[in-house]
Amino acid sequence: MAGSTRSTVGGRGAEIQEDGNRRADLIRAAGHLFREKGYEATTIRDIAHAVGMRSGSPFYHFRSKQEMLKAVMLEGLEQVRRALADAAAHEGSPQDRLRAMVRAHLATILEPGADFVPVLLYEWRALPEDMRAEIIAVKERYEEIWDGMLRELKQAGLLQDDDNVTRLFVLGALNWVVQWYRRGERYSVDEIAARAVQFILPQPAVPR
Amino acid sequence: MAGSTRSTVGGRGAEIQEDGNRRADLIRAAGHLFREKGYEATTIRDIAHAVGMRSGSPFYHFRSKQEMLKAVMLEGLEQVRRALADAAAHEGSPQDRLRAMVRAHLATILEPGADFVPVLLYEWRALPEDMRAEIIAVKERYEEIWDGMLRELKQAGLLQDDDNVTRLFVLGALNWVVQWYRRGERYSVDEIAARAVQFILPQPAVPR
DNA sequence: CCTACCGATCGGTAGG
DNA sequence: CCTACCGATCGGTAGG
Repeated sequence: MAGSTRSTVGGRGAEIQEDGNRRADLIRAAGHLFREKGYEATTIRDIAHAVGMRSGSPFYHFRSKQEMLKAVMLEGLEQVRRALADAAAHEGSPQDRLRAMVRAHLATILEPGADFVPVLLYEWRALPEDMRAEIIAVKERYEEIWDGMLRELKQAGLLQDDDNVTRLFVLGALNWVVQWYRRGERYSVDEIAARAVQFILPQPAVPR
Repeated sequence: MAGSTRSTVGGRGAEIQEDGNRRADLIRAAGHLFREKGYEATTIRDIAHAVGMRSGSPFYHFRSKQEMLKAVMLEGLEQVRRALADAAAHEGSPQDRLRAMVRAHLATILEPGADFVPVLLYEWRALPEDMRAEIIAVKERYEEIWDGMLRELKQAGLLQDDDNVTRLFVLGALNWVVQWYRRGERYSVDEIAARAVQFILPQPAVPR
């Protein structure tokens, strides 16, 4: 039930509609503003204005402000999930693939324009109970990817535990980066990824 | 500049004012609501009502809603700082003292009624630029405690790095717990603290 | 600390 | 997708 049906607007004439982009435009603008100012502090008028619409028009594309939030979050979740799945499919040692996953995860919250995932992470409260279910369903597919990786690392003797708590510690350390990372300052995303892997894995190569 | 001067209200008569509690009451109620619903979604009326006041009355104690937020955050910061300093002053091995610090930190974000620190962590955006300076000053004194501990752990050969990035990873893992921990479910705060220490320190005791 | 109130803004809708 | 608009709410204030 993601994309609601789009009907011909005017009904008349042969105007080719470059439609569909408008909805995406709104999601992008909403994501950006939600991230910057927070959901509650962002106005429908802000969003409309950001894409050159008038205040009432976003409601042609979305039933409510909450639906816009849901769309932003689903977009973000789908984005990390895909990036993470790609990284997990890399070839190489478990460490290499962990590093690829960490880098992919960090990229989706730190790269310029990467607004969806941070919104997903920090605007839960604003989402009405019934909409959370849809998000949670997708979120589980995302967590499975991590769990697979952790299991592998443990089997390789590189990790002590591979349960939920471990995953939550790992994701906490990674998600928190969004709070302190400033682009162009000191560290690159790659450097932080490398450090994170080092932090997660006890002693990559101890002489024993 | 914390507690603004309290002047006699009526000016007349010998009414002994049990004042001062009211301000604290407001801070507590605001903290709770800010945590639960977020700063923007919380109304001055909500806060007033929570302590049995009418809508205009909180402004007798605070100049603005933002001042209330600042008060909540300062309260939270002072609270963790103190708890952490106490824990750091414990006696015992570095591991023991780390565990005490982790437990103290988690307690101030997870225990019932512990609303201030989560607000501090997640409502930054709502605080106007000029008020942040005051918070940051106190925050640095808090970070120093962690840095001292990390330095010690590194010297004891229990940690690979003791720089800012490491501290931020540690705090990220800990602060994220507030997102997933539900009281009375599966793990106790102490258990999570123990697991966190295990996660932070690579192999507490490997036979080598 | 209450009463009464204001100006501004906000999400959303009707009707085209 | 625009115009015009509504009801509700919100932070804050005056005046006691």
